[in-house]
Amino acid sequence: MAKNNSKGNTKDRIINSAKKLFAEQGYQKTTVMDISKLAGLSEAALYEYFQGKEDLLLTIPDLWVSELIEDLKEQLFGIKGAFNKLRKYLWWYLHRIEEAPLDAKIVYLFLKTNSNFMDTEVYSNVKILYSNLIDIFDEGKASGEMKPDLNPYFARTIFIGTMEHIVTRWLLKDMSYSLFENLEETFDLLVDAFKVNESKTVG
Amino acid sequence: MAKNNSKGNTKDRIINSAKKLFAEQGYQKTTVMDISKLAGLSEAALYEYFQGKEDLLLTIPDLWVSELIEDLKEQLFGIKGAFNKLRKYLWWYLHRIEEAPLDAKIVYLFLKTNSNFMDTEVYSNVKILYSNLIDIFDEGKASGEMKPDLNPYFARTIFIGTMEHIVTRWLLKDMSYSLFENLEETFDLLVDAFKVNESKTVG
DNA sequence: TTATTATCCTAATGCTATTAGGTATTTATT
DNA sequence: AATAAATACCTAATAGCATTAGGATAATAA
Repeated sequence: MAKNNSKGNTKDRIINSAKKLFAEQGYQKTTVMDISKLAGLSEAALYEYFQGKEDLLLTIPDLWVSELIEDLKEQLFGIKGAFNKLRKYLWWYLHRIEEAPLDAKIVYLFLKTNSNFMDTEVYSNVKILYSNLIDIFDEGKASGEMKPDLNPYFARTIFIGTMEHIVTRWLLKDMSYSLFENLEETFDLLVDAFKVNESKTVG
Repeated sequence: MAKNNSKGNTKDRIINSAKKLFAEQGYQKTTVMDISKLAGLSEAALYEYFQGKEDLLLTIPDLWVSELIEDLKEQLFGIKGAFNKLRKYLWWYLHRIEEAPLDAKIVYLFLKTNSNFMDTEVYSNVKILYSNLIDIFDEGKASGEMKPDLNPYFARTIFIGTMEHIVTRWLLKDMSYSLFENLEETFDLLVDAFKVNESKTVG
């Protein structure tokens, strides 16, 4: 009965409706009327909560990505060894994607295409999320697990590229299989790219 | 003065106008009027050549990707060794991207987002393009250059993921640097993921 | 009780993709 | 050369959609 409660619910209803429809039919094919109808209000009312359709697209995954940053720290806490951290990172990320496929679809398929993606809150948060990998590779070099001359930025390119490719393919194939299929083997290959090569001929 | 010539030119003019505007302003923000104005005709005339805006988006990169398939065979012809082929593949692909950044931008940023991308001619052609990598990895296993137990599909995931990540980042950063920056070092890392590990302890 | 604010509505407005219906000009047919 | 047919293009609808104007209702605060 409180005002806050009602307003909060309405905003959430709009977000969830938009999320569902964007993910199902795509951004372009979803109309503001679709969203407002599913949320149970008029089109005009929706504009009390969001500036418009594009604002909705940019706002939706905002919360999700912010949460990821918080969670990541906690997840890596206490794990010993760079490769163990790297593995945890991959498994954790794919698990979070699987948990929130609608958000993932919006970020991966609809947000990047938007011309001002680079000015987005989401983009800068993803950058933070990925910057943690640099620390992991640095740790790996320092501990002797990884190549002493490994460039962490190139390593990250390979790691993120592989990870995002796995996710994008999964999304395009309508999430019809498990993200963890063959993950073990693929990770093992990545390890070989980064790990110190014991048999290297010196000289 | 011939009809064919004139018609051919008009169609090309439309394609080039659309390509330019889509790449510059994005698909959504480009109007059919923008395109037809730049091509020098009325909106209605454009519909004599294309079914509509979306048809234009799907058709534009079609020709480009078809050409890629033809070219790839030729480029790999005569190259000895799986790693040499793999290297050529990467350098060749990025070179083609750099040559046709407008097509690349449309494929990478605007086409995938389209809900029926998977039914596209472009998609099936890209699949063909990428299937060549399987042959390369198989060759590498057979020749002893690569790990005998290498799964070519997992290897391809890593290779394409890395490649597409490099391209996507370049496009999002407005092609402001060379695609070949640091390519050598990144490729070397990939090689270590695939190549046979001489020092493997047996047993 | 009165002013204010929150929540929502119906009915414009204006932009944009697409179509209808036509004209002129080139090409083909007799 | 005269007529039919097709080509290439146009102006002027039409219809859909995002967004805004201008309230109405009801809860809250003064």
